[in-house]
Formats: sequence, C-alpha cells, structure tokens
Amino acid sequence: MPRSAGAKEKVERAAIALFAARGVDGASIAEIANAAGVSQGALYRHYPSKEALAAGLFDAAYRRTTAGLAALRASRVGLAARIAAMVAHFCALYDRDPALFRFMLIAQHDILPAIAEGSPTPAWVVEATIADAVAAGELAPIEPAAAAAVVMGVVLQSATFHLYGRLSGPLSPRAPALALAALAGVRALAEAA
Amino acid sequence: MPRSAGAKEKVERAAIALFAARGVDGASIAEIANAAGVSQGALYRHYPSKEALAAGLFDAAYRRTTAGLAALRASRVGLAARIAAMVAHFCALYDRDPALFRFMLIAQHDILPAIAEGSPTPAWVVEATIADAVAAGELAPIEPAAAAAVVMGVVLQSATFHLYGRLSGPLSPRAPALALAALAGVRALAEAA
Amino acid sequence: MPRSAGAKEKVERAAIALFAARGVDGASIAEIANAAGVSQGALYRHYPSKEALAAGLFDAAYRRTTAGLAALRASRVGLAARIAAMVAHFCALYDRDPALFRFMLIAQHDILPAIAEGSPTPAWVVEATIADAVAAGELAPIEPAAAAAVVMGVVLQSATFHLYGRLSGPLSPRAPALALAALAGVRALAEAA
Amino acid sequence: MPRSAGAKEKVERAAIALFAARGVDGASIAEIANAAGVSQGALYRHYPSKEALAAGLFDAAYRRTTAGLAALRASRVGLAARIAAMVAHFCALYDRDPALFRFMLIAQHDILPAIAEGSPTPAWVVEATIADAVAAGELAPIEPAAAAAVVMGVVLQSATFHLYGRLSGPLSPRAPALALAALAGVRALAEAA
DNA sequence: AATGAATGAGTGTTCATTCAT
DNA sequence: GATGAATGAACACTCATTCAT
Repeated sequence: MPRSAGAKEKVERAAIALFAARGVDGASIAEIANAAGVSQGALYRHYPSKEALAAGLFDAAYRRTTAGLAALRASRVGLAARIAAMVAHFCALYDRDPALFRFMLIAQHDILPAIAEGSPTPAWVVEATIADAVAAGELAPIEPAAAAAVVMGVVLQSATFHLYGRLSGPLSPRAPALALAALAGVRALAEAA
Repeated sequence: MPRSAGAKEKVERAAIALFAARGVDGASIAEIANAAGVSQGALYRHYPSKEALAAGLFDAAYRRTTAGLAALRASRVGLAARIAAMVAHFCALYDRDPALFRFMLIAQHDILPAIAEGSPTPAWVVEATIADAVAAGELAPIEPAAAAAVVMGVVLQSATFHLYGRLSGPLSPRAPALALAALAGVRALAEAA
Repeated sequence: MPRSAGAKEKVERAAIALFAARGVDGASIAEIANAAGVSQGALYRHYPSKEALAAGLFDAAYRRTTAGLAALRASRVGLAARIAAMVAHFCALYDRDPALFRFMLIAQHDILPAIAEGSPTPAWVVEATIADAVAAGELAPIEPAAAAAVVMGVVLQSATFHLYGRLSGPLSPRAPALALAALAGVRALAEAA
Repeated sequence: MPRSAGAKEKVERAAIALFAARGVDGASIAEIANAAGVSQGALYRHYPSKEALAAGLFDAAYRRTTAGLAALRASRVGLAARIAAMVAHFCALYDRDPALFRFMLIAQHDILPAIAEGSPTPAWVVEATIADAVAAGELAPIEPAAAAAVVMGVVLQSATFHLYGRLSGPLSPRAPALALAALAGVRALAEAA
C-alpha cells in the first residue's frame, strides 16, 4: 500500500458527503471520483459498483451504530440509564458527522431492504432494551417495537429538524432532555396499553 | 392503441405508487406512464417535468396535511385534545394511503428544500400548537420546535416501523396510546428545560 | 368562410416570422399556432404538414419574386435598365418584409432541393437577362450563370449584411449604387473571360 | 463492438459532412456518431452538446478563414492585389472542402449570433481592406461594409450557385475573373456614392 | 495499479401528427 | 369546423461500467 494509501478513505468521505447532499441516485460516480481526486476507474478497484459502495458505507455505519448501542445496553443498568446513554450516543453521532447521519436517514429507504433481515439493527437493540425492562418489571408489558419507535422517533426527528434548520446548535446538549422525553413517552405508552 | 382520457388523475395515482416504491429518481417516466396506461408524452401536458410532477404531488399532500392539522388546532381546545386529534389524523392518513405516506417520508429530503420557506408546514402547525399551550400556561416554557419534534417523531417513526414490518395492523387503533406518549414526552421535555 | 376568414393568413404571417427567427426546424407547430391564435389542429386543415407549410410559403414567395423579375425583364430595355430595376426590386422586397427575406435566405438550403428542377427561379430570370444582353451584343459572351451570380451576390450579400447589422437604414436608397456595382461587375467578368 | 480511438477527429469530419448535408438541426447525434463509427456517448467527451459541436466547428473554420484573409491583407499591397488574393483564397477553400463551405454558409444564420460580437470575422477583414484603400486614396470614400458586401457577395454567391449545380468545375480557375468583377463592382459603388 | 476514453442502454423531454368530442 | 388532449417515435444527453494503454 505505497502510493495513495488514503485513496479508499478519501473516496468514502467524498461519497458520503455527496450521497448526503444529493441522494444515492443523484450523485454520480464522476462527481465522487472527482471530489475524491481519483479516476473513475480506480473506484472500481475498491467497490464493484456504485450500489455496492452505497450499501457498504451504509452497512458499515449501521453495524457501528448497532455495536455502539449494544455496548451501552451491556454496560448500563436500568432502562433510564440505557435510554439516556443511547440518546446521547445518537446525538454525538449526529454532531460528529451530520453528513453521515443524513446519508443514513436518506439512504435507509433504498438500502435497508437489501440488508439481511435477521441481522441486528439499531432498532433491534432498542427493542431488546425495552424487552429487558419489561422482563425486569421496570416497565408495564408492551410491544417492544412500539416503544422503540417512540425512543428512536424522538431522537431521529430532532436530528431531522436540525437538518432542516428548525433546531440549531449541537444536539448533544439536548440529549438529557430528549432522553427524559423518550423515557416519559415510553412509560406513557406502556401504561396506556 | 386506444385513446385514454383523464390522464392526469391516473398519472398521479401511478406516480405516487411508484415514487413510494422506488423513490423519485428510481421511478422512470416510462414506468409511470405505463402503470397509468398513458403515453409518456401525455404526462407532459399536465406537468412540465418529472421533478415538477413529484413536487406537485408532494406539495398538494403537504398542503392538505397542513390544512387538516390547522383545522384541528382551531377546533380543539387544550394541548391534550389537540395532540390526540393530530396524532389520530396522522394515523388515519397512514392507514388510508400508506403509499402516499411513504412517498412523503421519502421525498421530503429531495423536495422540501425547493418549497417556499415561509409557507406553513405540518411541522409549523404542531409548533404553533405547542406555542399555544405555553402561552396558555398549560406547558412550561419550551422551544416549540424541540417539542414538535417529539410529537412528530413519535408518530412518524411508528409509521416508519410499520412500513418496514416492525409493527403490524392498522395504525389508528394505536393513536390514543401514541398521543399519550407524545404528550408525556412533550411535558417531560418542557420540565427538563 | 364565416368566422376566422383571416385564419390562414394569420398562420402564414406567424409562420414566416417564426421560421425567419428560428429556422424551419427550430420553430414548432405549437409556437406557430400560438402566435397565430389558432389551435394546432386547425393548422392541419390548411396544410398537411409543417414541411408542406414551409415549402408552400417558400414556393409562393419564390414564384412571386420570379414573376416580378420576369415582368421587369419584359418591360425594360437594355441590360443596364433591367439590372437597375431588378436590384431595386430586391431592395424593395427586403425593405417591405425583412422577415420574409430572411426566411427565404435561410430556408433555400432546406427547401430548394424539393422544388421541381425545371421550374423558373429568380436566378433563372437573371441568367436569361444576361443571355439576352449577350445575344444583343451588349455584353461580351459569358456563361450566364456566372454573371447572374455577380448580380445576385451583390444584392443578397448586402441584404445579409443588413440582417446582421453591418449595414443600416433601408436598402432601397442604396439600390442605384448597387445596380451600378452589379453592372460593372458583370461587365468586368465578361471582359475577363 | 471494437473500441475505437481518436474519436474527436472522426466525429468532426462526420459532423461537418452531415451538418452540410442536412443542417445542424436536421442532423442527429445518432447519425453523426454512426457515420463517425463511434458511440453517441463518446461524442460528449469532446463536446458538451450538439450545439457546442456545431459552434466549435464553425468557430474554428471561421477563425481560420479570418486569419487567412488577415495574412493576405498583411502580405499584399494595393486593393487590386489584396482582393485578387482574397477571392482566390475563398475559391481554394471551396474547392478543397465544399462540404465545410456549405456548412458555413448554412450554419452562419444559427451560429453567428452566438459568437462574440467584437471578434474579427472574414467580413471584418474585407471591410478593413476597403478602408485601407480609401485611406490610401486608392478608392473614393465609401462605407466599408457596403463595399465588402460586394466583394463577398460575388464570391459567396458563385459558391452557392456551384453548390446548386448552376456552375460546374472547380472554382479556383474562375478566381481571377471573379476578382476583377469584385474590384470593378467596388469601384463603381464608390464612385456612385 | 491507475487512467480516462469509449461504450451503450437508458433517461427525461419534445413535437409533428391524429382524433374524440 | 375547430379544439386540445393524447400519441409515439424520435431526440439530445447522462452515466455506471469496461478496458486498452
């Protein structure tokens, strides 16, 4: 790996930025190669197709997020602490790389169906965390997916509002309040059932 | 090759279905015309471009939703009743036409930036409803957009989970519980601030 | 012929103006119908096709010009008088309807090949006028077409320069001088042979 | 389906031939690519659009012609010698590549308006040559453009007649006589003023 | 290993023409 | 007789992908 050791990384950074800005279909290989400073042909040495590039980037970020959430589930005790940690995790991800976050929000509709159904996802970890709380008697019995939707909705919609300028400033300082909102929402949902 | 009349409506129905299924970029004019049982050229009598078709459909649905929410804001009294009505409204929209809902979730990222910034949106009505409650002393002072994100996140993420098979059955029966969750989330957020 | 008795004429005027401005290929039936204030379908009641419309307009103007020149050839005596009259005739045509003149200059390349080869043309009348002069001993023997090119070149290029703004003011006042130039050119050409 | 190289030159040759035969609007990209033995897409590596292709070809030939005439103006002394050289130059251009000449005659109406107004043109060089002669006292004072129209009309209309079969054989042998005709025309025009 | 010219299928769009009303 | 919606074949152009160098 002598010459452009960072070629692959530069391609990926450029691809995420362009996919986030224009969508996967809207960004062309020529633009990506140009932005990354490599030739179009060189791109195909690392990825067999544009679709594979997008899916690969998505999948990597998805797995990383899933793993991050799973680690929080393992290291924290109790529903409140876990939700607080997970919400803070999402906010930190957003603040660190809003383009990546936007790419994932945009691309999920295209790419999610192509990802293996059984593999764990961020949503799955949140569901499992809810199920843990029900099993531990912390939460009234509830359909885990319904409660997970509340948690993820609170944080993802806040991120979306931020992307569209309805909210400003970094998201992380809002994390504690969002976590309380998510927790309250989940409890209300469980009690209503 | 018979002459078909009333192309516009057939095109719109087909376009929404295909835009929802494949995205705006992913659906071709040929597919839309074919599904509508019309020639490709006929499409251009009613819309000057594919982009204008997508934007027109989006805008119409967006306005209709905005108007529906605004009517609920006007006819209901109190934050709880308004949120309950709005959440139920979203759920009913989803149940009535999931393809349209999916189209709007998908297309917002492409089309929203092209829509006039000042015009009211569903999110704006929800924000105004929050502001009403704060002004009436029903709710601790809070940034309206932050609270609106909680309300919309709860309902839109539930719809998204339904689209991806994590939730099943119609959404409307879930509306009362979702409304309570949203309300509890908003209150928790306001008190945390 | 009750209602829009002038429909055909309005179409023709609009067609000439648009053909002159954008070329035959560049002007669309929709534009012509619009400018004429009739429907597209109505256009086809008078002309079977756009090509036929253009060819018909060209042919009519071509015949009219040919007839005008032929009349001058018949009514004037002597090469000098005939050339003077013909040059003045061209200049008057240009001044009266520059759009028609431009249409003919532009469209000749498309349409001329489609016109019957044997039929008389403006150029043919000028050639015949040269041949008359040679036969009468007014002019040294010369290939009539070569001399006709000089006459027509002088006047048509002046019109072209006017169209492109290199010359200004009406062309008719320049006619006498142009006629002298054409005549001198023809004589020089004949003597050089 | 072999890979062909050096597409640019092959495309240009084919484009000139087809533009000359059918006009810029009448020649399709498919025809040009086919005649050049190249794919349609290959065309767009060298020219951003069909219009740019036509304009580029026209502009190159226009500049070349302008430069050729300017060189003759610089290297010859006296109006007679300069006009003789320029007329011969035009005739040689025609004989060498009648298709290019026809392309330029046809395309000028479409393309000339798009070319920078200030840049020198063949007509401008001829005008300057006339102005030189007036300044040197060789010619009675005259509007240079009017005299330039005579010179260019004589030669361009002869070429046009040749294209339509009214004249035959190479044009170059006719150059001396045409030059005398042009000169006589210019002098007559100047004296008439 | 990298380049970028070339490919060719596919895209959105136009437009002369037809025809039901 | 006039209208204008509908047709469908063409068009210019794009772009993911391949491959000779």
